[in-house]
Amino acid sequence: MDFSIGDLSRRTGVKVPTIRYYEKEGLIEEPIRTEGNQRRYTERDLERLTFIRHGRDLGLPMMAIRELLDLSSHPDAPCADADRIASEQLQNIRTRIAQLQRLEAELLRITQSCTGTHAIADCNVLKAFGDHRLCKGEH
Amino acid sequence: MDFSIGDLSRRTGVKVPTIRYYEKEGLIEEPIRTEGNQRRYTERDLERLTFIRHGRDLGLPMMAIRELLDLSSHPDAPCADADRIASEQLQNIRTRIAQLQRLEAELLRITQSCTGTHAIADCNVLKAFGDHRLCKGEH
DNA sequence: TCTTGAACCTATAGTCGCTATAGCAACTAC
DNA sequence: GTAGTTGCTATAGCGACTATAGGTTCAAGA
Repeated sequence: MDFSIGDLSRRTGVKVPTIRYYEKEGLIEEPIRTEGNQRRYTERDLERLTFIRHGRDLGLPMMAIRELLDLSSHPDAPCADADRIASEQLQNIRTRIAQLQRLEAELLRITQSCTGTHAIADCNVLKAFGDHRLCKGEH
Repeated sequence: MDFSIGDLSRRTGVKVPTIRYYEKEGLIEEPIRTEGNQRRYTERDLERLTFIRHGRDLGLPMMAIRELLDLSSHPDAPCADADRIASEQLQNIRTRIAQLQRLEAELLRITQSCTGTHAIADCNVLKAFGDHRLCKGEH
């Protein structure tokens, strides 16, 4: 019926100390305890933690997850807010991808200018890191 | 000739407390001081900090930058090591991009399933976050 | 030369999202 | 019963900074 923190950890992929950390931060409820003071969780806790885990996997900041959790406890509210949060995060992720792609291009340029056979003193990799003017694009 | 920590900050784009932090961590040398105990930097310091800044912009972990700095102080060594570090980071960045693109696809799917007009209780965004089985791909 | 205000100094604590450690207690399987 | 795994709390540490407090020094204008 109910299960231990280790079971919850295995079933969600969230590490045990992280679960306790989430509890301390108020992201999940304090569960009931056994007579010996050990935590015992229910299916509801499992669902909530899965929700949190999934949001983290998606790269949502904790704050966004908190907002979504708050929303989901008001089932009559319109879902436009939830949509807004997801859309914002989509925009964030696209920005990050674009940024990384610029860096990729530059690192590629840097590595291609180096044969690996000459001495450090003439190494374009090091020169490229030391001198922004050698960059093709801004970053 | 030499310049203050504020000047160095403006010329490199590295914030003042961050410069002091780098000094404490041994990434840059302790500069000379005025009689009044204020730091005064030279062109050499500027170059080194620019190098560090550029590496950070490229997403290099501090450890990789330390290695590159060590390398550049041994000008007779072959540059294969520098090349290796840059190549490793290129690989890291490509992995991160691929990961983010998977997340982008899923967030897109999630937002598109939501019209914003219905109630939270029926919101696909929240359902999608709560249930991994609704995902198309693994992550 | 004096004054004012910006820039500088040190030291410490806080950020985020965990993760690790120490030193115990309880549960489970044999 | 006992051994071994799992659990408990509390605290410290991680990376890479950032913020704050409370004081000192510098540079430019009057």
